[in-house]
Formats: sequence, structure tokens, C-alpha cells
Amino acid sequence: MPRRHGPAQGPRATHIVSHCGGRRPGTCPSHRTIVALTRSLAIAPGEGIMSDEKLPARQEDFNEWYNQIVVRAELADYAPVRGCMVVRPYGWALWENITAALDRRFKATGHLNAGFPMFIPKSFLEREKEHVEGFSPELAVVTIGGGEVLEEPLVVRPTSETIIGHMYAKWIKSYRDLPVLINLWNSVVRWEKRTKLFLRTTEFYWQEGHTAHATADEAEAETRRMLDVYVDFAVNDAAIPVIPGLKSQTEKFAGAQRSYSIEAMMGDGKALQSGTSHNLGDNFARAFNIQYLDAQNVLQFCSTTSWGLSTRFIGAIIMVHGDDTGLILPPKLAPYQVVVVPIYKNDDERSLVLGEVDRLAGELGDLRVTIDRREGLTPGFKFNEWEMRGVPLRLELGPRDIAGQSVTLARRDRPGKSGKTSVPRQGLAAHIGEALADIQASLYDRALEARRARTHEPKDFAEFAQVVEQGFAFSWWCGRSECEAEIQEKTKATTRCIPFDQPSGSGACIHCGQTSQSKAIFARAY
RNA sequence: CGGGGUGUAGCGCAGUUGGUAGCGCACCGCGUUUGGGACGCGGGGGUCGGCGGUUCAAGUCCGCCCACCCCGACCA
Repeated sequence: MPRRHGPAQGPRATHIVSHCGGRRPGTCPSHRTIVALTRSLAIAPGEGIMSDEKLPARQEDFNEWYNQIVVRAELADYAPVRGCMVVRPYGWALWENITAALDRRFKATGHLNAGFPMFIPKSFLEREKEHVEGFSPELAVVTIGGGEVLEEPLVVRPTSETIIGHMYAKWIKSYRDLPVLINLWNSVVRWEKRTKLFLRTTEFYWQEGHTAHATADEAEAETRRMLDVYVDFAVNDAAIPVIPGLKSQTEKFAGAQRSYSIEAMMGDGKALQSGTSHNLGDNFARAFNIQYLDAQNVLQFCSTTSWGLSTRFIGAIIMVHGDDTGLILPPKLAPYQVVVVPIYKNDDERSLVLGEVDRLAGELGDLRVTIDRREGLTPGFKFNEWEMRGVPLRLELGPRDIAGQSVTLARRDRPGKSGKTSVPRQGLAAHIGEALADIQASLYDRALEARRARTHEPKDFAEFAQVVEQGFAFSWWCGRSECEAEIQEKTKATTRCIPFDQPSGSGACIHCGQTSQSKAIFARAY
């Protein structure tokens, strides 16, 4: 590929905005087919097909499809700092709806929000052995402050377990202080080698819950309870089917005793860990002396947990629901649930239509509605743009609709003209409410069906290797790290989780043949 | 960190044998358009990644540096 980056802007921005610009189809491999096609139809290249206006087909180039959607839908853009992203208002509105949906659930389970500093003394990280081993390769370290070399370097938080540990040790004295249930909404920094908007950026936004409990059982219950919260959110608000389960030893959080995750299948069959919950046992309690006196006046270590869900989840929404036309947002999280496109030819029609559009929008008070009043753009352009940006429902209102006392309704889950119906103006609000609920449900059903179609239970390792190229394998696994490493080397697939939902009995490990007590989900992962 | 590649307008690119920088899109203005990605005319926009060298003259030739991209090893 020729150069696709510029020094001043996001280096990858160029790459993302258009893989070849579409202007020189002859020099771009991806366009040769199109060019050949147009030639055979005796149309000059570029005359009949505006290739740069279309997204790449998911099947052709899923990666490029994703990159273009993120930028063109104005969810995010590349920051001038390598690996960092700017979340644009449309993307942030989506994130706000996600945070609201989660925060509501956190409050309902008794958690309180707090703010912790982004700088952590470097020595804190070193207190827990596994933790420092896991995180030191990706730390950003501050060595100078106010022009002077710091006595102790500060790390920019990659996660807050250590500073939480320090403070909890200070706050917790008695069993009467427990449990402590705190959540943080913040951003963290991990110096990743290879980044991708939303999925893996140097800095990302998330929530991290941190709790301390009197007993190991309570901590385990909390860990599982918050994983359930993530499942509930993913399924009911994001319309994303997820598989909750236990992480393998190699996949678990650095410093945790046990990690759980929810795993989702993306549109290309790869897996995305979409949320995690960790039982930290007494690892951090011992490292930071988080101790309390129990009712018998005996000093005990706390058991702690942590759990997080990040802006990565936006990547999941994009890759689970999106189609070749662009983004499809689940109605419950969409920044705009309804977009109204007014249609008119002259000033008279314009005032007629806009007046009606205002009345109509007024009736939809409970919904998130936007009216596209932009001048100088054809309705057709607006249809395509809002479909690309994933608005679940579009209302088209022009003179014809007004004359017929009706409104044209277009469902995003059925793109193009096929998703259009004309509905009576009377009772529109109720109709729209039903349509949104229906879209929400159908997105989930569609995603679940897509996952089913690509989830297999291979007979042998040869079939296993084949199915994980484009989907999930649900297979007996011995649980040994060495075995997992060999599988990864041979197939690029890793265990995603050991689902809670297990068949009874035992079986032979898909790779080494050892008798195994449980089956794992294997897949290539983001 | 290893291997490969690329830096020219916001983006995609062209720039011949060295002769003082151009095209498309986007942007701005005006007009005609507007029910599935409109068109015409006019206009603004550049330390050619940086530094140094060769030369009467460097986007172009030479050297060094920087940045970024792709592929691998590591990851919410």
C-alpha cells in the first residue's frame, strides 16, 4: 500500500478515512473489481460508482470497515498523541448512555462513586508481585514535576487497585466498616504497542469498582453479582448476547485470584472481552494491610474485588450490530433514537414541512429525537448519512406525507428502501415506541443467531483449528496453561472463558486428550 | 523490540533530465436543485517531515535525524 498518513494529522486518520480515496481506482487493489465492472458496463470509472462514499464490505475487509465507521460516524478521531483517541460528541453521547445505564445498576446494588488521583507512587505497583509483573511493561511514568526531578516517580494509573488498597487500609478498622463498595468513573493509561480506536487505546475511559469485604465468600458473591450486572446491561440495553464465565489462569487479571468475564462474538467471528470482574482474594489486602477487627476482636485481612467495563464496549456495539451500510445502534443506548428528515422543494413547502416536523417532534417528548434541518443537502444524502451513523429509526416527512396524513418510517435494521413503511400520522408516538422496542429485540435475536451459527463443538483438533478461524469453539479443556499456550501457537486462538453454563460429566481435552471436567470457549480475540 | 514501508494543501495523490508546486475530494461564496449519496460558476488554502550538504538553482540528488504505517512477540 502506498503511504496513507500525514505528519500533521492523525497518522492513521488518512488510512481510516478512505483506504484509497476512491479517486484513483486503478491504483488501488481493492477497487480493481469495481473498475472492471464499470468498464464492462461501459461507464467511465467514477462516473457510476462513488466508491469512496461507501464503506468497505464487512466481508471484504472487516478491519477497514470498522476503522472507517468510527471516524465517519464521528464517534471518535485520532489524537495527535500516538495511540490516543478523541471521543467526539456523538461517541461521547453513546458513552454517556452506557455510563448512565451502568451507574443506575451500581447505585441499585449499593455502590457509591468516588474520585481517586491519576498519579500513583511507583512503589505502590511493586507491592503486589503479579500485579507489577503484569503492568510494568505498559506504564507511563512521570519523573519530573514542576521542573524538578521527582524523588519517587509517579505512574499514570493503569488501574487503581494499589492506591485503593492504600486508602482502604487507612479507612477500614472494624468489621462494622465493611463492606466498602466504591466505584470510580475515570480514565486510565496503558502503553499498548498496537492500538485501535475504542478497542485498545493508550488512554481509555471506564469505570472501576473496588470493594472490600469481611469474608472470601462475600467477595466471591460480589464478584459474581457485578458480572451479572454486566450481563444484564449487555443483553438488555446493548442487545449484545454475552457468555459469562471464568478466565483461565493465563488470561486472568494480574493480581487477581479469579477473574470472570463476559465474552461477545463480533461480526467477523472473533471474540471481545466486554467486561471483567475480579475476585482479588486477600492478595491486595496483604500487600497493603487492609485489615479489620472482627466481632471476636481478632485481626483479619479483608477480601477485595474489582470490576470494570470500558469504552471498549463501544467497539463491541459497533462490531456486533453494524452492517455494510454502517453503524446500527441499539435504541436504548442510541444518542438519537429518531432522526427526522424534512423534505421540501421550495420555500412554501419548506415552511409547511418544518412546521409539521416541529409539531411531530413535540409529540415525541420522551424520546431522543433530532431534526436534520441542514440546508443544501439532498434528502438522499441525509438518509445515507444517518444510516451510516446508526440511528435506529428515521422519519421522513414531505408534502406527500402531509397530504396523506401520514409519515414515512424507516427502520435501520432493514436498511435502504426495504425498511420503509408509511404510517398514519395519528397515534404516531405509540407506533414509534413499539418500533423501537421491536428493533431492540430484533438486534439481540439477530446477534444471538449469528453467534449460534458460528459456534461449534468440534470433534477433533483439526476441526477445532478450522472453526476458530471464523468463530467460537466450545470444547473440553484440561485447564493447563502449557496446553493453552500450545493451542494458541497452533491456532492463534485462546480460551476466552470457561462458561458457567456447562454440560454434565467430563470429556477429553480437545488438544492434549487429558480428562477434563469443563468445556471452554476458544476463539481468536481482539 | 525485530522485519518491511511511507512522509508534497484538511484528505487522497501527481510532480518528467534539478528551473521556484499542481489535480480530485473536502471547505467558503453565488445561483439552480432537493422523496436514496445534485450541478454550474467563482474563491481561499503549502516553511514539499526536520537539519545539513552538492548546485547559479533542490519537492527532485547525497547524508543524518524525526515521525508514522504495516507484519510479528505483549494487552481492558
